[in-house]
Amino acid sequence: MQDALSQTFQALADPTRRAILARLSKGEASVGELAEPFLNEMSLPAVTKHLKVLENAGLVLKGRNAQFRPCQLNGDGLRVAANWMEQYRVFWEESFDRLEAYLKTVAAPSRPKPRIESKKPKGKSHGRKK
Amino acid sequence: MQDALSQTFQALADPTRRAILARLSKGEASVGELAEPFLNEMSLPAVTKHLKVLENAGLVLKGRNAQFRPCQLNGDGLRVAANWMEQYRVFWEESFDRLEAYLKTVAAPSRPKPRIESKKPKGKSHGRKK
DNA sequence: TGAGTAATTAACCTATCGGTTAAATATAGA
DNA sequence: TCTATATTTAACCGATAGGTTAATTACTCA
Repeated sequence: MQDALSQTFQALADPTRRAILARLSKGEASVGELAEPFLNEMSLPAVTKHLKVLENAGLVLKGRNAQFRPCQLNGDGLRVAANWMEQYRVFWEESFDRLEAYLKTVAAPSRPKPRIESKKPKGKSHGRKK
Repeated sequence: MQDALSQTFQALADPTRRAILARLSKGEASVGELAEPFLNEMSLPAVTKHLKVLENAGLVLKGRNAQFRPCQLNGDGLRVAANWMEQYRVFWEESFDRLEAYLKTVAAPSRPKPRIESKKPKGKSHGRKK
């Protein structure tokens, strides 16, 4: 995994790591605190490894306080990834417009009244629930 | 790779695949056209695989026209990833503010007057040379 | 100093990733 | 039908990702 951007996206491509980031978005936490919700599913060293991935990706900063390693979000990695994404904004917005327009044509004429909310109108998901 | 979001970030975590997306942002292209810039570095089947990853991640749509498979960007995957990132905007903007503020303290006092416009004033090495 | 807590490192295992070459499939057109 | 072009599939391979357990390091505090 050569470049920084690949490293950052790679780090984001794991649900455990994203959960750790979500936790950190609510405030600083030690390794043990971060690990706690996962200890049924995996060991502490596994979490340590995830944290190292996040740290190397510029997504987490780790400090030290006695035997604790307080972690916090690092905006740098997030910003780099977001900046890259930004160049494609026009594409995702345009396809969202198409989706919206489509939904309008489906929902429109006389409001067919969704009888039962069971059949999804199409597409693997992305369906606005109501 | 269970969930869609992980799949999408995983797909973005490769420079070849990002280059393919960049190419597609300039317009539709066939597999062969997409592969062409990489054929020194890798084989055609390798590119086919990358395209499948992008397709499965909801980042590319593949059609058919005779023996060609015209590809185009799929905004869906991009939108999903961007939406996820959005929740962290405050963090990357805040850390950017810190960076800006810091640069201001370094650059500030009497406007040192950029003598010659040769050395690029930035660079990934955030480190002030000199 | 020695016991207890927090976290990391080492060594190992398996599955997946990104690549290969060779063969197969899909389509057009003479 | 035969040939040429575009693309995919199959089978394989080495490296790495993500997990494990056991051992080690880093601290605090009595």
